[in-house]
Amino acid sequence: MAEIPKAYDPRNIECRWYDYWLKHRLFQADVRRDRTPYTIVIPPPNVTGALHIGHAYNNTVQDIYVRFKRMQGFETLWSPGTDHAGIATQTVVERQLKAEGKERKQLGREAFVGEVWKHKSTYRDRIIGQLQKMGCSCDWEREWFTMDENLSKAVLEAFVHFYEKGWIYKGNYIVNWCPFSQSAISDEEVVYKEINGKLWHFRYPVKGSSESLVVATTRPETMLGDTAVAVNPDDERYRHLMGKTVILPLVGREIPVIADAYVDREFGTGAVKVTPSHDPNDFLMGKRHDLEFVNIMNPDASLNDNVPAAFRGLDRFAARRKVVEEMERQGFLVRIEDHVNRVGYSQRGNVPIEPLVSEQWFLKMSELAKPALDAVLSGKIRFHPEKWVKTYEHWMHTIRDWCISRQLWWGHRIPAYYNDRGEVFVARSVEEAEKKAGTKNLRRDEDVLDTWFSSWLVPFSAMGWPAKTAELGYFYPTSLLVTGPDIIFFWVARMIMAGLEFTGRVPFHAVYFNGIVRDEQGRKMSKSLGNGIDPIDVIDEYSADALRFTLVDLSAEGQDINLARRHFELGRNFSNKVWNAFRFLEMNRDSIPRARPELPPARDIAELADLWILSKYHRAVEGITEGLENFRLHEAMDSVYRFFWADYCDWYLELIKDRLYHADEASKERTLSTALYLMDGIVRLMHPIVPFITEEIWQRLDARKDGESVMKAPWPTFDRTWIRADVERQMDTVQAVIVSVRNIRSSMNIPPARKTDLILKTADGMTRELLKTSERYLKTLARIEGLTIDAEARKPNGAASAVVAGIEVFVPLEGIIDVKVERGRLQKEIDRLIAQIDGIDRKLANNDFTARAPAQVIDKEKAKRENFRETVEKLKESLASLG
RNA sequence: GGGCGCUUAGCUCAGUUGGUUCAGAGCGCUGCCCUUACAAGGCAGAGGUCAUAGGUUCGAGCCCUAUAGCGCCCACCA
Repeated sequence: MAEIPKAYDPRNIECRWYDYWLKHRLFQADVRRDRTPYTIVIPPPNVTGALHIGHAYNNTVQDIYVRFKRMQGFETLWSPGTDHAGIATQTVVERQLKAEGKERKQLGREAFVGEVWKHKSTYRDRIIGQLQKMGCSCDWEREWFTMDENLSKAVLEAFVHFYEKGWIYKGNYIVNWCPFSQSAISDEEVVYKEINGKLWHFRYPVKGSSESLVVATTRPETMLGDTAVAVNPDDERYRHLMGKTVILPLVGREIPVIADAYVDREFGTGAVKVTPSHDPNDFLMGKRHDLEFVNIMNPDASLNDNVPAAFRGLDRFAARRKVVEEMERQGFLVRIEDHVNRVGYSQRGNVPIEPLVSEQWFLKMSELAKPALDAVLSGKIRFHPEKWVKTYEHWMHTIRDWCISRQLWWGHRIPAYYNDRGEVFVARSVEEAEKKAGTKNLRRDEDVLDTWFSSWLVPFSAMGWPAKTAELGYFYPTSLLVTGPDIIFFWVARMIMAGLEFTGRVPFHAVYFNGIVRDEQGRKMSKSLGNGIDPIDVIDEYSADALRFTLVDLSAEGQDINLARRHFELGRNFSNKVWNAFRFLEMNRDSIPRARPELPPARDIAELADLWILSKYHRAVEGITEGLENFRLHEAMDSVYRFFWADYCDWYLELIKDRLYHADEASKERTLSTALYLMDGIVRLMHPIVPFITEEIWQRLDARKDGESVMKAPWPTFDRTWIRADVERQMDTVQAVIVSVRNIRSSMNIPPARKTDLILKTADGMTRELLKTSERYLKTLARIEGLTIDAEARKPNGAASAVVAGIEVFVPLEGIIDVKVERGRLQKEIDRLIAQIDGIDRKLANNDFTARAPAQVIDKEKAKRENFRETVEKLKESLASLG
């Protein structure tokens, strides 16, 4: 067996099996009416950049489910794809070009988009390569991209559909403007940061009076666009000024003092400057009071010609300084306070957004939200963990119309055409638009659609919609969506809306929200913090299996995971353990070549260890299966992990060694076959989590034909008839005896090579039988030479002792026993038991307890106390006999 | 201002129908061991009044209330 390396080396193994799976098209799903489909559509990674550890986690979870269901016999499709990620990708490419000294606008639209396609192609390859390295079993023959021809067709269809329904409209509204991208963005793309800023107090003189009105603002530069000052209608302090006019400093504009309930009397001075073109609330006030709208900004957030000459062309931050400076110089600055406020930043541009009024396309959401909310509340779609239902519900209730147009070049261009009178025609194609307009002289809208306007269609557009394909009929609705809770609004909610609107069905039956991967201090991983972990680095250092194992091990249902690099050692150690367990079997197969893993074992086996391990095995089968079905990945893994390591390796393999080495040929063969059978089951149970090592071992366990794979091996089925509580109890007893002897040996410093005798005393005949049949186990695992089992045994002089499960354990150690240590051991155990007995005494003395607790519970307590008392008596005798 | 989550061994965290050692795992730590699968390992240990204060209950890590600390999400407070 020299050719099987002692330490598991995953390097060549992982690539080799992935190629094998690809070669034999094992990830491929087909429309097969004789099977039940199981479908997952990937949350398409952005072609912005490479995948990070969060993606690794998300995709590991998906792969686990896909592999699990495939083994259960479902026709399983994992549909992979990538997202063009409009603003994000455009921003990245634009930054790159800038670094090369090139400007987007110089290049022009066509050339720039060409650059983005190149970038897309590079990162698509990289992303797919990463997914493959992680072992993802996606059906690559069905890979899609959100700007593919068909997915674009779907976008067109959806847009036209809503337009014709009257739900898509165009209008001048205040939007979140990203000065970096120079585009509108949706509310969801704004991230708020707490900023330590200032609150400036400005004095606006009242016209025809010596009085002034003091307003407070966090954005002084916007005062150049003020067209009113507002106070609360019930505010007595300002009653006399309502309806009057103030003179806007620096500008000289005469603006009204209006009364509006929006104004909070308590905040600042209770008077608010109103800038309808540059603040969402002021915008609404402007509408209510029919105020003048003065836009003072260019698309890059510098000031335009609507401000006094001195400020024109200034960047907004320079303008802020200059306004404050001028106001102070002219005596209009009253005071400055420190103030913490929330500033909206553009998620992609990472600059403060500028609310401004512009003409944009919107989608009306209220009608879409209703059925989508209902689908989740009624349980047609189940969220795991369930807590996210509340978040979802809240958003759905407060939903606002969706600004879907973007002033970008990278994306699906809006299918709206204008004639020279400015009339708009929405159509699926230029030809259709020309027909509608009755002219060929049309100009297409320059804007593109929000990225999510394509991704929200993906569950069905990836399957051919709007065409009625066979795939769509078979694989849709999908079974499960695995995604992060951070995109519940961006994506999950919208997919539900689109699914119901366009297919009349929910897009998925269940959603598993995986937690977010954070660093050790619980911070989100990010480039700027430099705390990210590259999954490929982890794979190179530890293997893909180790990566996957560790991620799942750390993930309780939907909880965020705090990850440090060293945690991946866990996965590596695990692989090594699995490998060596397998190696052990292989080594024995050299001398027992006829042993085979095929079985299952005969029902009439009498060997305690075998009955016991089979019982434990079936518990593990149940545990992992239930865990996966209920989205409790950590529990699922824990049950198979513990079974494998603690039961199979630590006990079972040790228990059978004696048989493997010393029994007759038939027993040897039976024994090894059972061990191999279990290994085969273990490997199948673990396969969804650690696909590579399990394939390697499964292939070596038996002669396999080319094209066979553990991927398609049936998932072990839980069989309750193998569960034997009686056998488990018996084994518990045997183990307890062994542990107690080891404990004695350890505390007396007896080296492993030195064997001792063992005397076991118990009055219980059944137990004596059990111990007798377990003689070999005791001898091997407790390193025993001579074994005596007797109801009337006497403790020899100079023996160490213990009492477990009612059995008195004596280890004769005359001459080497350390009496002081032994006394300490016994006394400690006596103290522990007496404390327990005291606790039970108190309980039983409580009349409320004896009166109200179920008889069963009371009996148990009594039995426990009796047991403890007897044990204490025996221990005391032993203690006394030490002299 | 609302909503959600977290607080359990030195560290990272498990623990859903409240009652069998339920007080656990991994890492770290202590002692022994290269025992013919595995030192990336084995065996045996040490270590926690389950954040705090009340409450419900015969009985609470688990249910309820409040408090503190940490984190996240949402909201128009200039």
